[in-house]
Amino acid sequence: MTEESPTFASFGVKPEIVKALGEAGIERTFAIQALTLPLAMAGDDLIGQARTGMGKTLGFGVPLLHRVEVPGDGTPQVLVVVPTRELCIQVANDLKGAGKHLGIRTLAIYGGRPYEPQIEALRKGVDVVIGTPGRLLDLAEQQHLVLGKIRGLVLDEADEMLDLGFLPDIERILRMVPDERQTMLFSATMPGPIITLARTFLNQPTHIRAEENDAGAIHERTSQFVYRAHSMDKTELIARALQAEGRGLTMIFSRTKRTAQKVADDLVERGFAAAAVHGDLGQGAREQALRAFRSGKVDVLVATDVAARGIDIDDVTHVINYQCPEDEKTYVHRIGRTGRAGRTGVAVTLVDWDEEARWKLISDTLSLDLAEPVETYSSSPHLFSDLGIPEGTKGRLPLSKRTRAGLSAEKEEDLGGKRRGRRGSSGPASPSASEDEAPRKRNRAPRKRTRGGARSAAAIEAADAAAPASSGSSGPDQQEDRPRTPRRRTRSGADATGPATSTGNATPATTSDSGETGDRPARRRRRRRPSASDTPASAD
DNA sequence: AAAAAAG
Repeated sequence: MTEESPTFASFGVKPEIVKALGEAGIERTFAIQALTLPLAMAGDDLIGQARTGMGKTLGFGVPLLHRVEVPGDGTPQVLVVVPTRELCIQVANDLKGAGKHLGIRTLAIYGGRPYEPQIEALRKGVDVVIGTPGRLLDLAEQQHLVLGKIRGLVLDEADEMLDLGFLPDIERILRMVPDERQTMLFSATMPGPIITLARTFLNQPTHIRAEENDAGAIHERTSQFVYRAHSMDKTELIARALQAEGRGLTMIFSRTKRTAQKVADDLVERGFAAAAVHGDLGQGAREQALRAFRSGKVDVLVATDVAARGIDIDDVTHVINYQCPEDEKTYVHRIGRTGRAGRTGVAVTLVDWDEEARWKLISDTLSLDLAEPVETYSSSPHLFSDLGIPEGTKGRLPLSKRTRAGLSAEKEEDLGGKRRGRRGSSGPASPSASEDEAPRKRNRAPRKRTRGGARSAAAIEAADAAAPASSGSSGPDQQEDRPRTPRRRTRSGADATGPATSTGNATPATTSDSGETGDRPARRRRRRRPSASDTPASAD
């Protein structure tokens, strides 16, 4: 366990990509990456599942970039479809960074923004496209986006993309790309029914699961708590919690857009540097809020589930569920915004009377037993320290009692004025979004990650389905949001994956099973076939 | 029922 995970270079990744990753402080692979690279680079279809914040983006991004023909003819060669605009921007930036030394042109295609820039970029030529369903279909129908040469397709947050709301659009997109293509699905959560559905359009896919963890994929690194906020003033409760020592960036999730805005406004009024992000805001405001949060200008982000998946921001130390999430998948993704890449995090779910049933369902499904918190990381900040809970009791008392008792008590006396400030943030900040990125852009600092998780176990299963391979072309890049690419991670061997990674255990992920995987000879045939330009995707 | 996603 102390050994370090294999490097990207050891998988035969192109030097230009290795160099770009290195510049971002990334050298070694995470478990999902080590497990995915061999198969993905060979052109196999696959379903990749790993816990949140464990590198899934590069897990499919590197193989995808690897098979882009450079220079291409300007026709998109690979496509990544994501559920939200902000995630689209983020993934595009990550891939843009990883492919910069190859001269790969990357473009983010999403709604809420003018058509022209995107159309113009396509006109000039694009190799890699990352997009949200609506705008992708829109531009494709207008003939501005040509999907006829897509040789690699990825559905990020796959279970969400194949859910009722998105399925129709995804099916249409699938009908527009060549049958002969490589298709990969990634997500931290992958319900059985979704996998079954996926097999209908995947070609003998291998199911790769780093750190097996059926129910969800929750990091042991994140301390989870449930707080029975029955009939309590949740905003007041949170206002206090936000004053916790050592708190870094904090994300607060609500179930509705209205509530998200309201909570953000209330917190701003109380003097917190908070911003809101939800679908009722203009795209500019959404991106501005996220940038402000990323840069630290605002350290409290109140969001709807638009920000529950994929958003990768360093330094998010706390996630507070102002309202109980809809289901267990949403719960897993929401709290997955913290405790990323080897860091620790704290997740607190406030449960009101009318949410008890839903919470029980989530709790049971994920086998959570938060009434008796698993463990407390002395090194991680604790919201509860400001809720009147004795330090040493955090992990033992029945949450419902201790918290309520202590809280209500103080609540009445202290409640009066609104205090402000909390640790770092300064006074009142702009409400929704303020400017943004002035402060630190942490992107740079290449931190290096040490371990990855090659070693973790992986459950590989094969499945099958029908499907293709593909071919493609190339294009420019895009901009927006956060600069940073991958993130750093520190920590040495064993814990890289986290103490919990234990799950990994023995399975030799990488090769062993994956290789030929007992099942079928998946990889062989599928590779792309004859396209005029075909290049060896897997060549190297 | 809610959110997101084209406008």
